[in-house]
Amino acid sequence: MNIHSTKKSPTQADLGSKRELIIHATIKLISEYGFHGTPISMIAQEAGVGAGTIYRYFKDKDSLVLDIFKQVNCAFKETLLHGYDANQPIRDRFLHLCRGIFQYGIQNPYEFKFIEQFYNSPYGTTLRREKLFCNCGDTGQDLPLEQVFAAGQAQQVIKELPQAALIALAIGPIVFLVKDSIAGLIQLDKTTINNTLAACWDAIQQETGTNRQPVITPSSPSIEEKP
Amino acid sequence: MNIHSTKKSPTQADLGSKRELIIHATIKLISEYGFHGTPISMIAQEAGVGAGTIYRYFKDKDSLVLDIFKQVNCAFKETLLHGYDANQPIRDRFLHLCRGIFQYGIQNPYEFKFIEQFYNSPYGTTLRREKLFCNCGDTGQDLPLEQVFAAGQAQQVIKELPQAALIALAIGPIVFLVKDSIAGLIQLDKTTINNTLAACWDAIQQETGTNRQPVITPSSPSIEEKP
DNA sequence: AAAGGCGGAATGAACATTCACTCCACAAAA
DNA sequence: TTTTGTGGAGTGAATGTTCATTCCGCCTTT
Repeated sequence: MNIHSTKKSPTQADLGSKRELIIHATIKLISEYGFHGTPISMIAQEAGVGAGTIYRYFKDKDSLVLDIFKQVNCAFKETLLHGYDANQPIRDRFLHLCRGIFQYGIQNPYEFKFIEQFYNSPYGTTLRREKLFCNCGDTGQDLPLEQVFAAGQAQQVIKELPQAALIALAIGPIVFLVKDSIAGLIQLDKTTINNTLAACWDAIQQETGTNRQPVITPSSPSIEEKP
Repeated sequence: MNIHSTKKSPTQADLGSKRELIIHATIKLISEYGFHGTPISMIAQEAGVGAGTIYRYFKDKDSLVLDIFKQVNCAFKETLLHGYDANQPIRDRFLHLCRGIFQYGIQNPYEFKFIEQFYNSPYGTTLRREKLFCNCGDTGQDLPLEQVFAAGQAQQVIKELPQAALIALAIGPIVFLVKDSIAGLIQLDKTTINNTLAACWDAIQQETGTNRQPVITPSSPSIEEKP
């Protein structure tokens, strides 16, 4: 129910709509204030339902968030796979997936930040550690991006770095930029997005030229010990 | 105070040490559970002090966190500047700063996550938007990394991307990797770090070769509208 | 003995969750 | 067609818990 809801008989259109209202309110508020920062009462108010109603659809606050995360995360993954063709060249597949993350983040800012929050929470970290990702159809096999990296390394097209480093190089900048965009700190135009995606590719691609510079500078201090 | 603290007379060495204990406990707990997820009582217990003692050193919970953030953020910036030489080549300066972030994150995981949490909180976002960063000596001028980018662009060494995009390309992967490292999901060795830093440079450097591929694929859908 | 740092019980506000109740759509009965 | 009965969605005040903050008596220091 929004402003001036004429409160007529909620017969048909509202069938199950309360659940959606609650879900959207939860995503919006938690994406901004975090799990502990958003009381149930605030969710109820934002959704325009009674506090008790939330407990008709979700066992408790934990499972409210967990259920929503699974749903949102699956939808996100499906979005990435939309139009994805595993037979295309490595670079095209890489750009498709990365562009998808960009698009999703810009078009679904609340969902994007919600997912981010969850992944960085103790719960999300535990989940990742246990490799118990959302079982939305996939059988626990590698994510498409990881397949792209593996195939690219086999073709000598992608650098010989650990998967985690490649993922960081690909996704890190995107997450960073999208967050700044959502926060209203920057305005992303299409050119910037395309050039940034190209730069992400430059980061992971295996160079063929011979003028590579060394990285290890003799003066750089050891990273092992505290000063 | 850790386990079995012999609780002898806290005469001399503890002068003002309560404050340090509180600060360390706060950083540790908030870096893991977030602001709203860590009660004062938990901080007091972790620090081994009474809850009331915290209010002898800090006005309330808000300023506890804000004061600590300012302190930690300044120390972090100073660490980055340690050994920094503005007369060195662009690439060396870039690598110095990025390596510094890596080192700091690995050596100070709690502080690193604490800073990250703060920057991503509504408070931190507001601060960034108002460009009211910690005034720890600097007169509000550009951060060193931004100077490096500006100078690099003037020398045609660094890509013509918005500052925000360059920062994302440089820092995004590092933050991403360090978080995974702190979470215990990966083990970072020196080679991986060096190669990842080199890859970050590849992302932002202006290429001289002519075999650059275009990015805009004709089939890529528009990013403006929802489907 | 006086002063003040300190711990932790005391306090009131805010929270998650429950529950007794209302309301309405529909169906059976009349 | 009208009346009555029923089940389940919806509600928000009530409940017990947890929180931030205060306060007071103890205990160290001087």
